[in-house]
Amino acid sequence: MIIDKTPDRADTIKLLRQSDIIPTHQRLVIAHALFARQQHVSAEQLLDMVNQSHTEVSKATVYNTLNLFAEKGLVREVIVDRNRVFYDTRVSAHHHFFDVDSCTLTDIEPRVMHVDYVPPLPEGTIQEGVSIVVRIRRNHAPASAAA
Amino acid sequence: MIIDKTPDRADTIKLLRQSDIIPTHQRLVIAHALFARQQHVSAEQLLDMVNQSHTEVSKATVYNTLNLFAEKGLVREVIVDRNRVFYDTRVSAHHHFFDVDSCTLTDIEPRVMHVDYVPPLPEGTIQEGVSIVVRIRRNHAPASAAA
DNA sequence: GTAGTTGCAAAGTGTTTGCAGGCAG
DNA sequence: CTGCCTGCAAACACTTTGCAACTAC
Repeated sequence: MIIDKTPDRADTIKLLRQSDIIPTHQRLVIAHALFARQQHVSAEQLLDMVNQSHTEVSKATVYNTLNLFAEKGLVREVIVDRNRVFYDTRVSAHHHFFDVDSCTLTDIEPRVMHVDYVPPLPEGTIQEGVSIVVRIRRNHAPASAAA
Repeated sequence: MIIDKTPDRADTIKLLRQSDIIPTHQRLVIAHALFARQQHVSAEQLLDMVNQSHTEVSKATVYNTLNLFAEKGLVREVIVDRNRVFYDTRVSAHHHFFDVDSCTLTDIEPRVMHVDYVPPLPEGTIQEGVSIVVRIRRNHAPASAAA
């Protein structure tokens, strides 16, 4: 049985080392906040999380670190919104609901929805990934015209 | 048999009127360039297309008009790239390849790939749309490390 | 000790907005 | 004529970058 507890500092250091990332203080703080639970966060949300009590990490470092983590495969970029990139701590194949009102992502379990066939790719290209996004919104106004 | 010729000015005026869009000169120029063929363009590309010979439409008007067209259902926004929004002149259900190197979209025909089941939506939400994006890249460096 | 990292603020990019003048109906 | 549209430039939000100081090993 796997206890999904918050990883301690040593776990986080090991995680970063495994990905060839030098574990600096700021990266540990970021990783700790990020991997505490499975989530979808924007850079700015993460910046707020990390600096909740007092400023610990600068904005630039959050951006740089997220890019680094994404490059190393620790998080996955999710591009669904025109205004910001989300980073998904779950890197295995799965898809998303995207609520356009609250601007939040929700996982769709692979058992519930997955891609079982990808059509032949264009000549000379290789696949990087497949993503399905189900765009949803709050059912407030029941049947009004679409403005 | 449908001849898919470039629509003339009268066709375009009719098209806009059908969508409750007042057909101004600039909107006609934009619509003409946009609907001349089926394509995926960014606002900036469209701005260039429209002003190829001489400046005819301002940047703000291109952005405003694209937003208006999207709102009225004449084009569809495709969000796949962190840097720009693409507008797809094909509004019926279909999906895309996205080449991350050239930053270009290619249609996937619905007969080849489509969503035949959407899982139950979160409580109190309704579906806006579903999109599949197959991210691809040029197969240049055969098997190098991911840098 | 050395290379790599951080922080700051400034630059950069795509997009939106406010307002005066212009055009459609 | 009246209201909506256009253009310009400035504002905006998110992200990246340059450089000096600092930290990991």
